[in-house]
Formats: sequence, structure tokens, C-alpha cells
Amino acid sequence: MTHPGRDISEGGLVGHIARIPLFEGLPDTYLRELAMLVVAQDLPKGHEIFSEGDEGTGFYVCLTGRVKIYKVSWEGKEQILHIFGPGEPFGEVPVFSDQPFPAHAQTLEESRVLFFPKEAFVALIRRYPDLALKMLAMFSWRLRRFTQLVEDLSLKEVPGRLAAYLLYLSDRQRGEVRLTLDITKAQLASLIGTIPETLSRALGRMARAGLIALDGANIRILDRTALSDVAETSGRI
Amino acid sequence: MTHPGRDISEGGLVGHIARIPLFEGLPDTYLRELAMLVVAQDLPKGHEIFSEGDEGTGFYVCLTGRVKIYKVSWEGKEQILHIFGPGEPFGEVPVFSDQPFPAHAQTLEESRVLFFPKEAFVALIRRYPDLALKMLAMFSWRLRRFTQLVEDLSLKEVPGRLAAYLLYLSDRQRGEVRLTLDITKAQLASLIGTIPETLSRALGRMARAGLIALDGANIRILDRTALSDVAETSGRI
DNA sequence: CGTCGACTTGAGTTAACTCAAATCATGTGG
DNA sequence: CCACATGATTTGAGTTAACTCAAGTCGACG
Repeated sequence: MTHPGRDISEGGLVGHIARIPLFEGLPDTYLRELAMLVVAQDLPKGHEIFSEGDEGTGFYVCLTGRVKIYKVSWEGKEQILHIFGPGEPFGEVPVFSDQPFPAHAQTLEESRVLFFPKEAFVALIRRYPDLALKMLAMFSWRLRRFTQLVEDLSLKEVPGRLAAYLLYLSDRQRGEVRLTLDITKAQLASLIGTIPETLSRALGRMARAGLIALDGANIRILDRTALSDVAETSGRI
Repeated sequence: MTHPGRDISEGGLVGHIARIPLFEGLPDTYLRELAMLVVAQDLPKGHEIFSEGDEGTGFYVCLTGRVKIYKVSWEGKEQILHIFGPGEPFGEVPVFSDQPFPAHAQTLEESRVLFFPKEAFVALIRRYPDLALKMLAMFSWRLRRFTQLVEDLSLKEVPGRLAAYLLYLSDRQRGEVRLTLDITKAQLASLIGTIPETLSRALGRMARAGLIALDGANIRILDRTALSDVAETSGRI
């Protein structure tokens, strides 16, 4: 866990912190208190923020850019657990469990992150239980997400996971059928638990079957119903 | 989410609650308060406590017996996420997220569980932040466990997951090399994300390779080093 | 002793992997 | 503006771990 980025000035920090969903509604006093103990860092693309096994002395919030949380196998294969963007916290697990980070975190692009030291944050939670409830809601969301990931990996085949991801993307973009991948296909492969070759073939089969139209990073959903079927039944394309 | 079991009397309930790790150290006042709003249930083996998609009006704590949390695929294949025993809470995710249960819960044997209604529990947390911190620690532990499960499913092969499970069992029994499975092999298969046939063959190969000795539900670890290798490198047996 | 569930074993199939190579996209220096 | 380097993606061919289906075998219990 190195800190190579230049620390940024404190000006406007309170404003940034106030806009983080986790801290929404937090009284000004607490926000200013947080601003005093926070460390901001500007990090280049590909920077390893922490590694699995590192001691967790605090957690992070992404302000700009994107960060992936991932595991690596002995042979070097990678499984992405999450991709976090602006406003999302990460690396909170060690804050509450006195154990090292369970996975790696690395920037996907040039990013600005805030670091919150563990002890100060726990102390704040004790004085402001609503913050604890927000954190619990956050954790609940993560557990739900992992439940989904385990189901996908264990009970669905690659086309099913892919269809589920495309529908998720579409939902996130208010039901839009024209999707633009905001990650590379290699990253998408790692996110749904496969490799680029297999992903490429699965996309190809879906396109040939008329479920989607492909154009580089742009994907158009042509048959949402059929796509839902694939997602839920793991059915052959 | 039905309540077929006879509710048990309140006598000794406070004592039972006090012995639940989640509530350790909680002042007597709060314990008695909890005892007033809790519902105890005796459930037969194989009883479905809640199903995926059910509204979560509260969470549970296992007092006796065992409970599995699991997902089912469209074709009926099952993936066990957790097996909880005495003192362990489950079904807490909806308490903090206003969404339905993300998975199913079913008793593996005759069990007694306590049910804690959501609102009252959240109210208690607000008044007693240490409880929030305990719940956060619980959630951290769960997230860590899921991280491990995802890694196993995505990055390891069946022999690797099996070896990891055997070593985990051994650790849990203070490093003992003589293990006794406390679940059926079908359940173990579901827990490590495979099917009984594949598990059986994997165990057979490990035994033939001299890593373990098999005798029904009793397994003796003969070569811990080799077993660790298999667990970490997913290496061929 | 028969039956049931748990477990094992055998044979065949397949989704997804590995390895290798071709293609495409983009950006850089000349 | 071109030629090439680099990384991303696709395609092809072969291999394999793990699955399905089917048929035992084993062990406990009424």
C-alpha cells in the first residue's frame, strides 16, 4: 500500500465528502471532522492501491476514475469481484474485522481516491449510529451482489452470465437497448468469470442468433425476451 | 416463511440470547428487551425457513441444529452458500437493505431458531452502536467468506476446492488429521460447487495418491503438505 | 431380509479451456 | 500521410475437467 500520488489540497474536500452517498445527511460537524483526517491521492492508471494480504489500516472512496477489486489465481488468471466508480467506497472489510485485505485493488484509469483511517472512522460510527446503518446497508448490497456472482459462477454457463450482465447494463441505463461497454472485453470476461476467447465466441453466437447486434464496444439488444431466457435458464443460444 | 413450529416458552430466553456471540457484552436491559420481541421456533429437519424472493421482516439466529443457505438453478442444481450452526445469525441482509432474501434457508436437521423482527432490531442498533459494530464485523466475515468462495469457484478446480475444504476442517478441529465430515457428501459437493459423482472421484484420486485415507465419513490427512499444494495451485493430483 | 438413501463407478458428451495465429484499432515517429 | 509497433479482439484446432445418464454397491434400519 504505497502512496505515490500527490496529496491534493483540502480546499473543497468537505464538499466532495458530502457528495459521497455513504456520508449523505451527515451533519456538517462530522463532515469537517472527516475532512481533517482524510488523505486524498491522485493515482495513475494501473496503480495497485492495495494487495491481498496487506494490512488494512483504513478504507477508500473513489472520487474520480474507476477501481477494480480482484483475485488472481496461481496461474495468473484474474477474477474481478467489483468495479467501483465515483462515490463508491471500497476496502472496508478490514476496518471491522482486524484481518488483511481479502483481495487486490487497482485503478483501471487515472483516478482520485480518498483514504479514511480505520480508528477515526470507527470512532465516528460510535458517535453517529446512522453512519453504521449506512455502512450496514452498503455491506448488505455487497453480500447480495456476491450471492449473485456465486450463483452465476456455479449455476450458470457463460452465455447465461453474459446475458445477465447485458440486461444489468441495460437496466442501469434506464432500459436503453443501445449499450456501450465502459470496460474492455478482457475486463468483462474477467468480471463474468471467463476468458476473452470464450466471451468473444459467446457474443458471436448471440449476434448470429439475432439476440444482439455487435459493433465494437457498442451492443444493441434486439430481443430482450430471448436474452432474459438465456440469463435465467442458462439455455443454449 | 411459515411458522409451523410451536413457540417455546420465554423461560431462559435471556440466557440463550446472552450466549449468542453477536449479543455478547450487551447490557442486561437490552437483552431483556430483545427477549420480549423475539420469537422462538422449533423446526423439523428439511423445513424451508425462507425462500429467495421472500420479504425479509427480520433475521434469525440458530440455537440448535444446523441451517443451510443456498441457491437453486433453473435445472435444480443447488449451491450451498453457508451452513450455520448454534449461535450463528442468518438472513440479516434484508434487515438493512429493504430488499427480499437473496437465497433460500432450510434446516439440515431438527433445529431451534430465534426470529428477530427487523424494526425493533434496527431501533436497538441506533441506541447501542457497539451492536452495529458487531454486526459490521459479522458482515465483514461473510464478505471475506464469499470472496473465498468466488475465488474457489472461478479460479480453482474441484480437487483444489476439496483440498481447501479439508484443510479448513482440519484447522477448525485444532489441526487434527483425523476428520469426520459433519455433513453428507452430497452436501459437501454442493458446498464446494460440484456434484456427488465428481466429489467421489476427486476423493478417490486423492486417496490413491496417498494424500488422504478414506473410511466413509472419516477422512485422515496423510500428507498435509501435498494437500496444501493441491489447494493453492489447483495442481493435478 | 428387503428397502431406501447414500455413495461409487462406468461410459459418453460437452462447455470451456489452452495454444497459436490472424485481424483490427489506435497511436507514434518519420 | 504512411509504416510500423502495441494492445485488443477474433478465429481456429485440439484437449480436458466436469457434467449427464445409467448401473451398480454399500450400509442402516424396520
